[in-house]
Amino acid sequence: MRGWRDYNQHMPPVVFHDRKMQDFRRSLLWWYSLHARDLPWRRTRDPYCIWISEIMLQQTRVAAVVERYRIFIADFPTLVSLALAPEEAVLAHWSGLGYYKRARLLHRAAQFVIREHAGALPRTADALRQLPGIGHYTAAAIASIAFGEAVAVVDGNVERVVTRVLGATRDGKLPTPGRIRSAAEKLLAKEQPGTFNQAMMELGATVCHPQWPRCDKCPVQEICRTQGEHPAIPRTKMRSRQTAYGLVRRKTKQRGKVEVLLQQRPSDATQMPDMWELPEVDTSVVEKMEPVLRVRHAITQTNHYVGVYEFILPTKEMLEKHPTQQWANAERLLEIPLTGLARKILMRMDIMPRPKSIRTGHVIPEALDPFLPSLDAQGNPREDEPGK
DNA sequence: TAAGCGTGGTC
DNA sequence: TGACCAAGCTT
Repeated sequence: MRGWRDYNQHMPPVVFHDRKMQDFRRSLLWWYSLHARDLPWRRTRDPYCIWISEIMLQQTRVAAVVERYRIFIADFPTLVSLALAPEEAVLAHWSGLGYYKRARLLHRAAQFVIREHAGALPRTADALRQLPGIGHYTAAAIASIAFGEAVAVVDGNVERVVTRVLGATRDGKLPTPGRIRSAAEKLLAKEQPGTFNQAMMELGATVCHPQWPRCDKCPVQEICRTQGEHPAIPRTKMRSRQTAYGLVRRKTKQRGKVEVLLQQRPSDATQMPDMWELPEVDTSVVEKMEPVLRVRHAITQTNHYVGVYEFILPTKEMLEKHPTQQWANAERLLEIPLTGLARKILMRMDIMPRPKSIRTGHVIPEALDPFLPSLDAQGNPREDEPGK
């Protein structure tokens, strides 16, 4: 539960009349038309591309997604291309984004759509909800944005915006999830649900900020009951931990290719199963060594303060501890499902190529160019698009 | 129902 | 350095 929900605001209940809701919609949509960020998935109406963006955006900041989305779409431009790709390739594209199960479920869902829906993404929230990795939010987002269905999305942003706009009930209780959902549904601009939903989320992300609401910039300030009041955030217990990883490089005799020693995490690991990483070494082993790199790496509730230590040869510990080790060609590291930490280290050490489309010579898909006609799931130009 | 799943920017 | 938390879903 989010901390600000616990706040007791002693405000009278607010009743939204039709007139007030109409004002809200109009103000919000006008504001959005002026202030919407130019994001790559807003330049397409291809349901497949919108689906990819929504999965990537789950619990992930827009800034982290933008470039990864571009590369993903460039390398898997259609639902079919995704379904046919090996899971490993999909995971490699997800490296550093976190929540890797999203990528596995996305891949499975693409194959499911090919098998059960003849390759066309379902067009309603209810049907989309049946796909792996698609819950209430994502189903509503795809259905409204890509297919124009009048369903409201309720994500963290909408929840916060609606809670603040409504204010607390007479006895000081904040709106329940059910009340928030029903308010969002009533508020929804039925004639352009996709735009309205994105506008609500945009407002939450850029103006109705959790900690520093910028009410002076808010298009619905006059309608808002609380003027962005918010509680003190309760602290979570964050831990920090020192860890050490070994970097072992070698040059092959032929052509002087650089290779790096990697190991694969066990399939039954709770975090990042089957992903590849640098060998972890005991901190006692590196006590007297100077790290070649220090990085902070946050995983859930732990800040890892990581030292990277270079070894000329694999240590006995490295060789004995893990069965699945491999020398990886540095030039092909983008093709390997690396953990975020391994990726970060190999990037900062300039061992890995810069991230870019992993396939070369690929035609930039229409997702990047608003002037090209959008395509449906089969790759045909769409004519039955809902209005924007 | 609530815990578990990743990460990076930022304060 | 420690802490917050973002366009959630699955089990």
